[in-house]
Amino acid sequence: MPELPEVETVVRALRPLVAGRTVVALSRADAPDGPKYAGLSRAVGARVLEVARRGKFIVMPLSTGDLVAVHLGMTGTLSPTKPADHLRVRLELADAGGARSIIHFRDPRRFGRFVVTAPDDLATLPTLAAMGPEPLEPGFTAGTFLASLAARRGPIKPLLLGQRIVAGLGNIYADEALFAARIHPEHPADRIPPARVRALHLAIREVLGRAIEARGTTLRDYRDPAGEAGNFAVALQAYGRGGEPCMRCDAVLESRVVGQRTTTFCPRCQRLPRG
DNA sequence: CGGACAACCTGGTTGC
DNA sequence: TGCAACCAGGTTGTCC
Repeated sequence: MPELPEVETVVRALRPLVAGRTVVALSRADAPDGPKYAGLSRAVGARVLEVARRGKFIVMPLSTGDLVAVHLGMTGTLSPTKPADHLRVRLELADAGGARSIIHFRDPRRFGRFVVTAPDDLATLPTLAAMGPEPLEPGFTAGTFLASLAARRGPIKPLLLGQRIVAGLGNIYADEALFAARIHPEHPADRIPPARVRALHLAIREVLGRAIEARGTTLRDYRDPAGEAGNFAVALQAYGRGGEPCMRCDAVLESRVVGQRTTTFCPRCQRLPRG
């Protein structure tokens, strides 16, 4: 599933294909009208200033002041190659010389979004509007992370998935970061010792950084715009390994549902406080 | 406001 | 082999 490292990989591949070009057409294909594909016609005639990422959103500011926001959901892909099925949106571009190209948004499960909107009107994208700090940028410090967690009750993992405290984590990298920091996914956020919070702050950046270097994790569906799979699946130590031995201590990894998500952790390395 | 949780959607896997 | 049940899960919307 596309989380921060996968989206970052897509953005880097897309940038030279899209940035600086003019939108000739932007339209729905096999997709119903609705908020998931809102405002597409607003982009026609505009120049794409840049291709950026905010959390798991791909954000493309336009010369008109509007922005294109794309979320890949769980199965979305962007590619110059025309897909055989599930084509939802077609983005037609022209370069400075007038040469045309097309980016195709394919999304079998339709969890993705492709919208054009004014940057101060993100009512249809509340998660983007309230996005927390980018974990790989200087604004994400151990101090601000500690303060954010101290202000919240409840188990740590759903907070990591919420995008408000830190941007870009999904189920895979949340499990991996908690495993690396040796924190139980249900540990109350405001009761994690500061040294452990600092370990988690480091682990989040470390695992995301390594995953970007590996061009993301492909379990089944994820592909970059060239159709290439990511290489990080072999490096996963917790996610998807329930019932298998812990790579640190050999205990059997446990899977349970936390915050409606399947969660895997080591019951020996990642302990809850008493009570 | 935050937290809890159902809904969205399709393809792959599992179980009988 | 066929087919139904189940599962994956990021975000939004609804409810309290």
